[in-house]
Amino acid sequence: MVPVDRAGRSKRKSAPQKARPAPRNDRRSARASDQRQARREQILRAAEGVFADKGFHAASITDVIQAAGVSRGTFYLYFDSKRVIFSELLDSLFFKLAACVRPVDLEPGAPSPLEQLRANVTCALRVVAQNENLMGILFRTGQGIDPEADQKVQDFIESIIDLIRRALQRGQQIGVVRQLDDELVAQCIFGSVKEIVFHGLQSGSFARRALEPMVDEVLRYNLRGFLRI
Amino acid sequence: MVPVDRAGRSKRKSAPQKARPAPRNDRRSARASDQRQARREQILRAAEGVFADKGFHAASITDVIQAAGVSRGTFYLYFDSKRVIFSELLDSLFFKLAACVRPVDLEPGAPSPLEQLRANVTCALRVVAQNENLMGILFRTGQGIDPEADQKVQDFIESIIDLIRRALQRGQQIGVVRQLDDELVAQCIFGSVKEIVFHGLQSGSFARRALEPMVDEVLRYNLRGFLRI
Amino acid sequence: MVPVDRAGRSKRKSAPQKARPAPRNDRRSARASDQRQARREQILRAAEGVFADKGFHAASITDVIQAAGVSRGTFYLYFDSKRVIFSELLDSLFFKLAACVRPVDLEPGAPSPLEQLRANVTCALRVVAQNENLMGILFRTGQGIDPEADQKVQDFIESIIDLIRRALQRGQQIGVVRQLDDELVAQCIFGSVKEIVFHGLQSGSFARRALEPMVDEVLRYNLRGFLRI
Amino acid sequence: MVPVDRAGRSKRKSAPQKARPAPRNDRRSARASDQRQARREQILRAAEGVFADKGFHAASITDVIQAAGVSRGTFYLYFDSKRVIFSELLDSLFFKLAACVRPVDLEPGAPSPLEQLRANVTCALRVVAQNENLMGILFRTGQGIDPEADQKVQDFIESIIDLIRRALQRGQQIGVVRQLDDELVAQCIFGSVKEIVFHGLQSGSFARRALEPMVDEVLRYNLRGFLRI
DNA sequence: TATGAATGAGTCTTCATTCAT
DNA sequence: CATGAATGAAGACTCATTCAT
Repeated sequence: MVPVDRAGRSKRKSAPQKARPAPRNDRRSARASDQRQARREQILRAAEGVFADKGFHAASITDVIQAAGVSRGTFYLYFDSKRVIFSELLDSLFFKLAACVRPVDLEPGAPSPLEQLRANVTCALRVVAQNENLMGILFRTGQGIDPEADQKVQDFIESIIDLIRRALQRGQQIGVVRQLDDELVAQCIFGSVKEIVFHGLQSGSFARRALEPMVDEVLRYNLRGFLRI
Repeated sequence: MVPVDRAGRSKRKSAPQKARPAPRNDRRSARASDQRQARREQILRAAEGVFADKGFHAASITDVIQAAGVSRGTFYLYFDSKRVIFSELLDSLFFKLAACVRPVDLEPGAPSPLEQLRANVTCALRVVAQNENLMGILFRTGQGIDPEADQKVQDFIESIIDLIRRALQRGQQIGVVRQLDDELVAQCIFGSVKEIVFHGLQSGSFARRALEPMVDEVLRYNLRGFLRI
Repeated sequence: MVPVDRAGRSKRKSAPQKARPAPRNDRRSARASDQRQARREQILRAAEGVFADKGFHAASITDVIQAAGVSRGTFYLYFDSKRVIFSELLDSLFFKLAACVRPVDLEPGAPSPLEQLRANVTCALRVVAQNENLMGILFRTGQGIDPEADQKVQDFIESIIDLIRRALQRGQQIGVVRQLDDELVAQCIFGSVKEIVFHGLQSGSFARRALEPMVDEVLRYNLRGFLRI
Repeated sequence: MVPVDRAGRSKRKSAPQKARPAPRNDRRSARASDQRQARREQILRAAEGVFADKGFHAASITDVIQAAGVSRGTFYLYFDSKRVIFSELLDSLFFKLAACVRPVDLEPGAPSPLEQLRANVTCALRVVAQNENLMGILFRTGQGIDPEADQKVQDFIESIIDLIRRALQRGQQIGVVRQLDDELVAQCIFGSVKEIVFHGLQSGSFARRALEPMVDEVLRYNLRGFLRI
């Protein structure tokens, strides 16, 4: 049965923005704000574990608050909803990953493009290794969370692929990249790295193996795929 | 008419072992069995659409039975649970895909390995294109459904990757594949194809574009990645 | 704290209209429809009592289903929400009351206007007496239920007052009603009857006393108030 | 910092008997008591607005303390519960209204009974006009708050009606009031005035229109209803 | 005295599954 | 075999009240 969307649930609330009082600037409130951050973090970390363990849907608020050791009410004191905290987790992951990727600098003094690529990938894998839970969320949850979160994941992937695509194009312009369908190949590259990451997490390789050889292998594979020779 | 007042039905049993009587072997039951299969198929097809549309969690049994035009009870006459029908759908998808992939035949008279590879990939993409719904299930739903289904997806991926890995090894043995970490590279290959498929479904390319050029591009990319030269 | 309206709760549902299958016209579904009506009625009656007892806010769905002897799920099978069933109760009350009030017929053959007035009021009080619970809902719950219901009550009251006002105007036109502020006096008349009803319910007079004398007293009072002499 | 893990606080006690120390009688405590009163007043005024705006149930303590600019804890320092502060507001309203109504003085030198009646009603309407918030509480909230408050409203209404009833009786004794059912007519009178007030508040007439004509119209209506001629 | 973070019982609602007919 | 009414465990979220600081 297609559930009716609780039509007409009249909102009695006049001011929908949850008014969290702006922290005052004296020492007392500074401490309070610190505590607030700490508590948020505590819940965030717990949620991270729970979501990574069970995926978005199977994880219940009850799971989260039990893991965090806080009460139901406290949870909602810090996060507006299950989806909001999930979204925040997603954001933080994407932020960390995006921070790794920086466009290859072709200026004379810069390190070799290969070095730069390697640095990018190594950084990303390191972030992955250090945030297994968060990555787990990504892989365990997949699509189908809710439109907003789905879109967020989608957008992030798209942005990364676009980055790769543009890099390929520049590579073609300066003659180091062969003739190819940049869109398709960008997807190939992204997909191959993603799969590596996925299996690395699954098998725990990231904890056991040195990252360098893996990075090198993946780079070698992909470089051969798109370099001119 | 008066509702049963708290029928002390307690917990969901985990393994009900519903004893479905084995179909008898006379003509009558043969026909009955045919009908039974038809009904199953009808529900299966409806579920396929619904799951593809909404993903596993958002799809309700109600959605499925409405799409199938059968009653609630009938659904449970043919499938033990939501998870079971989903699982069956997954199975059929994997079966079709797996049917495409056949080990490269190196016998003298066989087509060139490249041809065989191309045939494999083309077949797979064709299956994908012809089963967008089912593929949609896979991508829309991601992991985190329930342990059993998750495992099933996992296992299928693993089996494909393993196939690729063994192919790489054989390629190395006969000297056409370069020195490489076969596990890692197998993952790269699988990941690149998977991503292509994912984006193809998303953008509807499979419906619009000819498959051949896509296959060629992906093959070229990957072959360069692992061939000796 | 001003509660945030669960912003962005994404609706996964594509068809918000709860599709209750139109009952088919054979004997079987006719019976089914009868049962459905009976069950609705059963819940409605229980809800009536509960709401009358506790008022809208204090009454919980749990109260209602316990009173009705049905399960939680069953309740939602018949009513979309607490507010919807309440609204339905309100509607039925207003319908019954409105059915009593018919404009005074001044045609030659008609009963005397006084008779007609008396009939109207008597009918209304009879409805009141026969629907103590429903009336209780009205008086116990007052305003502040939710915007929709509040409006419904408001509208009903307004419509009755308007009826009275127009009757007064017609009375003035034919010269039986004195010069007066028809709006204000209409409110007076309504208010006086309403208060009578309220106290009648409170004290149980409607059950004990004959309605006629009460009606006569109220009519006498009000007629003196607005008749020309 | 670490949250207290399930402080075994069980049920809401029904009568906590919070022992507020009686204020001591030295100057220091006098000042303190002044401050205390001021604070109370501050919160009371804020609550008045909030309750009038939203009604009892929709108004949250959070609304009140935000409007009052005090902290949560402070609120509970001055009022034992949401119901208690509401009750206090109700009391103050009833007190003001009751202060208006004074029995008609039939002594030789007194103003005419009509004048006195008019004075009573005018005063009441003035109180209403000057306390729209408080009245709003009454009408927006209706009954069904909680037993105590419900009873309080009930009792007030009863007391007013009783006052009217006794006035009617005295009127009968001195021969100015016709033969009538004093209980019923008292209810009529009260109801008519109440309805006028209700609509006056709704439409904002009390702010716009002069009170005098309204009072006169209502008095005229009611006087005709119960005076001997 | 003032604060506001924390609490958790309680609310409405959903939906996979069962079973009498 | 088919039906669909009934079930109730479980979920997300609220908010009056408490209490350590």
